[in-house]
Amino acid sequence: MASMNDVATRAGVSIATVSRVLNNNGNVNEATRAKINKAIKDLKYQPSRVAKRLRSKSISSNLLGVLIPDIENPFYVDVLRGIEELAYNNNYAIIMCNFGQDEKKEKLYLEILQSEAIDGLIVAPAREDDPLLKKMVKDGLPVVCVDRGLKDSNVDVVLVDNVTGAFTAVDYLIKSGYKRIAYIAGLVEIPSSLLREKGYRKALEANGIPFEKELVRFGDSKHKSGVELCEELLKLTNPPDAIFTGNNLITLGALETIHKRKLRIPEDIAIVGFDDMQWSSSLNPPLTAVRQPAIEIGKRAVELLIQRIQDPERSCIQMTLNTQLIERSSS
Amino acid sequence: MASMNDVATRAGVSIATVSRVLNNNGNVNEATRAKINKAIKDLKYQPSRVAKRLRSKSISSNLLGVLIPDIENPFYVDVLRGIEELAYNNNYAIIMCNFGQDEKKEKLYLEILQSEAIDGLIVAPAREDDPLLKKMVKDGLPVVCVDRGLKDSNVDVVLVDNVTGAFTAVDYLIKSGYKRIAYIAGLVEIPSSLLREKGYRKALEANGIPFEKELVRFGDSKHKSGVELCEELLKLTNPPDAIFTGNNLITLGALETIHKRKLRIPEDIAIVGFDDMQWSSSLNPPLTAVRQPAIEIGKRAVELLIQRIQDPERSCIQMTLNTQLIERSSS
DNA sequence: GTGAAAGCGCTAACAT
DNA sequence: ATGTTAGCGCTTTCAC
Repeated sequence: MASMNDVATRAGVSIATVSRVLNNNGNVNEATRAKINKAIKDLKYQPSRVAKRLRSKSISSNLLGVLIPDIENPFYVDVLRGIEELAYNNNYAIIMCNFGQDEKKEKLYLEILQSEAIDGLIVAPAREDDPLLKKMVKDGLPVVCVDRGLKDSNVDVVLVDNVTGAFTAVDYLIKSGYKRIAYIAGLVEIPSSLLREKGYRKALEANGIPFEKELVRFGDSKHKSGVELCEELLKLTNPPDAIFTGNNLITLGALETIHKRKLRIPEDIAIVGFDDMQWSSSLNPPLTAVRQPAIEIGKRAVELLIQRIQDPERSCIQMTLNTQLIERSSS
Repeated sequence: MASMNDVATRAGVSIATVSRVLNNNGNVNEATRAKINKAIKDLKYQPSRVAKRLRSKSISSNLLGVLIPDIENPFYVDVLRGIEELAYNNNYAIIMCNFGQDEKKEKLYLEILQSEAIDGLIVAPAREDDPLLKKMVKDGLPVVCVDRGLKDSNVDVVLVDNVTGAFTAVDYLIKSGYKRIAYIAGLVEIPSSLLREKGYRKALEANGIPFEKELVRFGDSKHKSGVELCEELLKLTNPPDAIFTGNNLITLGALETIHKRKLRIPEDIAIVGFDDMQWSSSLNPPLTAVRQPAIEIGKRAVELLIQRIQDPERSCIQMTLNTQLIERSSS
């Protein structure tokens, strides 16, 4: 790989001048500029982002970190798509890390990201009070949280109105005539699991239905826990007539169990899922779902992050997007 | 962020000694080692990967690049999961780029990756004769191709037996009694589209069924082209009685069209898709599919890449994994 | 066993 | 308009 020095030598100038034409600052003679540009072409020179990054924290290295909990979950994939698209448009590359809901892994990735000297970070933190992350924020790293917040910290947050989203889903089930509605939740530690439970409870209450503990099950936010917890619910002496599932993967798992038991949806058991997917209409049956604007979340996050990089002093924003109930035939 | 210098100062030694204890090479007195370790703890020192990377090409920077065509496609997401898992186990971080089948974007990302001084690259190239990529390989960057190869180049390749996979699917359809079988393919430029067509043709031939041009449609490998090309096929005066779809997204798109037209599967039209998904059994109807071992592909790629990083001279390997036909009820 | 110093590729202040 | 140089944080050779 040719270096700036090589270019300078070939063009018969100093590296400073090369740097000037590269970054387009400072005056430089048209003739020398041409010479240098030719040398760059000839040598197929490409500036080293690494050296640039090392040199000055002050200048943008055009590298963003993204740290997400679970790439298996199509919701996060969509968020990622949004992030990737807008980052690309703004000339940022992305270093993507997936911690699979594993806190140890998250910590390692945070350290790596830090030591890669990224310009900013988009993260869905494992815990709302992650100490390492909080420290990084305090140390001045621009951070935007998605899907989950970070307590007592100076970060922008992009999320969705989980309470209302869950409320709408459960209320819709009740209005459709279902009486015993279960909720299969994700990890207890994740705020959205709790917020969705809150919405669930509110809907019951608003319709005068008593809350029953046995109808709410917390799992680990993955496919398998959807399978198993649904199994548990259906085995109840007094099983539910409808299920509200806490995320994409759980929905798919629950569906699997229901199909295995040859139950009809929605006649035997209705289901409404949190998170819509592009192919939810091709599921059996087409799934009624609470749609989060995942791509939009990703884009907004990048937007806020770039703003913060450019102006670290600007006060923080909490952006709450709305969910939308997509009515199909599973309920 | 504390630097090595800070640590050295605090421990009252030179940076060389700090470097020695950090990298565990060269002798160093137990007492000084202790002092240094304490200083590291006190300052929460973290080495800069950037500086390390800049300093020496010779040493591993523990950074791998991954360049994939389409993160919307669950197949690539699974490959990515495999990559991520094994990379993590081997202490590598990943810089992930998604070029969305856009060659311009691919080129930009290749340049970025290069200038980030990655240790190695896993890529599913847009074209088999990508000149920039070929140059990077020639310049000594360790590269492993997945899903697609790179012509005349010294790279390891991990892929799947596309011909046999397609053959099995189409042969299965024929054996099940279908006579007019269509193939909705992905982009013509992508080798796997062609190889799967080859398998499709071979199966027709083996069963004495004439090839009909109007039954094969090439699209852009995305959901939307699945929707549209399926529409075209169903509108034919003599429409197919079965469809073989060239990838995940196409399958989902085709399914959407079939459902929109209220056709029964498989009575009115059967479908077998290339690529299985975790939730294919929850589709309507459960999808018969050609399963690629996507996670395995990712893992193998990392394995080969790390080997190549450690021994650039080792001769190249082309690893072909088998597909598996998962019989469900869409055919 | 430890330190001094060169250098990786670049930017930016200072000279000329 | 252009060149010289210090320095970003680290590794590594060569002294001591």
